[in-house]
Order: sequence, then C-alpha cells, then structure tokens
Amino acid sequence: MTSADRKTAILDAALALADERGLTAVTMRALAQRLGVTPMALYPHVGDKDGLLDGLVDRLLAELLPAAATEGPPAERLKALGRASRALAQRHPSAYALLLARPSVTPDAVRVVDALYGALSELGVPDAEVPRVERLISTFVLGYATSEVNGRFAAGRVNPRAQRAQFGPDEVPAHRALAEVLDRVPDWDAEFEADLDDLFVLLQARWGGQRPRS
Amino acid sequence: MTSADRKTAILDAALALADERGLTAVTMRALAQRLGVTPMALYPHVGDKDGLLDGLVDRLLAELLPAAATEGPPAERLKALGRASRALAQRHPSAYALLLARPSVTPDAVRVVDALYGALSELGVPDAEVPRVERLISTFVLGYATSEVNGRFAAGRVNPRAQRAQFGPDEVPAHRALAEVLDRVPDWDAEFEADLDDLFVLLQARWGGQRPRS
DNA sequence: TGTATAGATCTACACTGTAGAGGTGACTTC
DNA sequence: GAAGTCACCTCTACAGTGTAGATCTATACA
Repeated sequence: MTSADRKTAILDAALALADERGLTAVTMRALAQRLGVTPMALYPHVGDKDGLLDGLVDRLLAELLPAAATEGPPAERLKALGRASRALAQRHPSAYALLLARPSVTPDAVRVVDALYGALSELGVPDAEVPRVERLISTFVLGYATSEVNGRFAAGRVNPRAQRAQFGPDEVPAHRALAEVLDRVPDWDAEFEADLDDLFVLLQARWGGQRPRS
Repeated sequence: MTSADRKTAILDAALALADERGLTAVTMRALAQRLGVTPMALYPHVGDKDGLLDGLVDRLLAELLPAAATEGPPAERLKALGRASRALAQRHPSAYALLLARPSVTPDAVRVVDALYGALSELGVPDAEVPRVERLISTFVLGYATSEVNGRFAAGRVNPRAQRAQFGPDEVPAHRALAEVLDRVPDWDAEFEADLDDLFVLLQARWGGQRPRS
C-alpha cells in the first residue's frame, strides 16, 4: 500500500509547486525534479498529466472535509463550508481554478455535497429542491472564490475613474450615476459574508415558514 | 485600419477552432494554417498567445452586447442577459471557460456591466449595494454556465445509484434520504430559470418594498 | 541461490510558443 | 519613372512540453 503513499506525495509536491510558481509551472519534469526522480517515474502513479490534475482536484476537496463535518445549526454549517471553500482558494489560488474546470465525483466530493444536502434539508428546503439549491450555492461559492483569485473582481477596480473616462457622457449612464460608490474600495471579506447572508435571505423568504424536516 | 480587421479575422478563426476542436487545439500553428499563413504572422496582430486569449474573451463579451441593449422592465433585462450568457456558453463551450479565468475590462465588458447596474438600480437595489449584487448575479451566471459546459453538473449525474452504493449505510445520510429525487434527471434549462427566479425572490425580499430609484 | 515483479530510468519523438533575421510588396515622395 | 518607407509576412532555430517504448534495478519470495 506504499503505492498510495507515493501518489499522495506526488500530489502534495504538485500542489506545493502550483502554490509557489503557478499551475503552468507544474510540469512533469519540474515535479519529478522536486521529488528527486525522473519524469517518467510519475506515470505509473498518476496515469498522465490529466490524471495528475484530477488528483489535485481530489487533494483540494479533501481539505474541505473537516469543514463538512462541523456541528451546529444548519445555517452555520453551510456558512462554514462556504468560508472553508474560499479559504481553500486563498491557500491554493492557482490550483483552485481546477475545481470549476474539472468535474469530480470522488468519495470526498460526495461527502462534502452530502453535508450541504443535509444542512439544506434541515433548513426546510423541500426534498425536490435540495439538489438544485445545493448547486446554486456551491456554484456561487466556487465562482466567487475563483473570480477573486483570478483577479476578475479586482480587474475592474484599478482606477475606476479612468475606466469611466474612456466613455462619452451617457454611454455608461449607470457607471456615472454610481460614480461615488464605484470609487470606494470593496472589502472582499465583507462582501462574501454579505453574499452568504443574502443567500440565506433567499432561503428564508422561500422556505422559512415551513417546519424544518427530520 | 485593415489591421483591426485582420485581428478580428484571427479571433474569429481562433473561436471557430476552439468550437470545433477545443481550446487545446488553438495553437499558433493550427490557427495560422487555418488562415493560410505562417505562425509568426499572427504575432504583430495579437501580441502573443496570452494576447490571443484575451482577444477571445473580448470577442465573447461582444456577443453579449445585443442582450445588454434590450428594452423592457428591469427584471426582464436582467434575465435576458443571464440567458444570453448561458446561450453564449452553449455556442462556445470551450472558449467560455476563459471568462472566469481571465479578467477583462474592455469597453464592451463595461457596457455589459453598465446594463446590469442600471437594471438593479431600477429594481430598487440601493446604490451602495448595486456593485456587490451585480457581482453576485454575474458570478452565479458565469459559474452556472461554466459548470454546465465543463461537465461539473453532469458528472454527478451518471448513475447516481452506483455512486451511493460506494458508501456504507449512514455514511452519506442525505444522499440516502434524497435517493428518490437524486435519481431524477434534471432539466438544466428549467433549473437555470428556477435559479434566476430565486435570485429575484432575493431581490424582492430585500429591496422589494422600496420605491424604485430614478 | 534463482526468479518474479514492481518500480525507476534512458532515449527519442512530435509538438508547443516565440526570438531574430531576412524577405516582399504596395504606397508615398521626388 | 526611381527611390525610399513601411507594414506585413516568412524562414530558421531553440528551449521546453507530454509521453511511448525499451531497458535497467532492486526488492520479495521460492
């Protein structure tokens, strides 16, 4: 069973490499060198490069397991998982992008989803809607954290004034009208919390009146 | 000004290549061959490979402009943009992934965001919250469409019964409890519409009582 | 001691992006 | 017309990529 250990060692090294020098620096050669081994020595363990990246996705999801196992009221468990996912993105910004790019249904992934299902059910979401709402929430969380680490949010925020100046008057009327708030620097932590709160407003508005199930 | 034409021709060819054979098939050599030209001939027009991909993001966003310019009540305009973005993903599944991966603040991108800002303001979202709510909605839409085209949603859906069978009893209790609904095949169009509706429930719940601004 | 077996290695190949130097044609200016 | 300018394209070359295929090596068991 040392073979599985070897694979986790390889994935740990790959993740460290991605954290330090970005995903594009994760080459079979660089990874092998870091492990003091020949590139071809990796293949029996990870299959090929694609298998390596799939393995990385697993490695990342495994880091969410503790958060999936937390106790407490369902709303808090949901938020804990959301925060854990975002924290994961900040720990591993380069590799995190793989989560939206590569589908994964490993046992660990199923366990995390199961925790979300359970929390939503307890919150009173009807059975028929639980899978959809789970996808809604996890899609948002993944998208938010991905946008953050990929710079999608920050990009629009470098000198918003100059950005508006490129346009003629009334070409982007809403930007003009919102000029004052657009010049403020957002607090991304607070924004994420506000988004989570809003999602709970939604759950409350739609199913808050009903008895929690089970 | 034929130079700009040449660039759009290159981007059109790159997009077609991505649609036909995937993003990884978009190599400088393949692209050049499709245009009947040498690889190095592309460089003056797009800078480098990264510039080419940035250009592709632009090309994609430009396809959203018509949807951003639609008339009608603000809720309908918002939904139209959401649907247009998802339709864009289905037209260009490979290239669409770039939207979450590469930040972009081109004029066209700003115009699309401006349409969203305007609609949210009209719906009664207070100025201070408009940018955040815009990010919430666009993040969800991008994430949903990306998940769809990348197979993240579908992956969990191939034989859900076999997936559950991997676990011992009570290891994934929520999956067991939801077995019946998990075996149903989702209608992704309907799910997306339900998600959009839910987001409007949220807007209504939080700011529906107020007078729409302007 | 001999043999099986799982793993690492070495070599080689087709493919990637792109630097650098050299053409080639059409337009402008005398 | 001739000469010059300039934008565009081509050719060659190089370092780096994933990985197929054959070979070596060390450990475990008989």
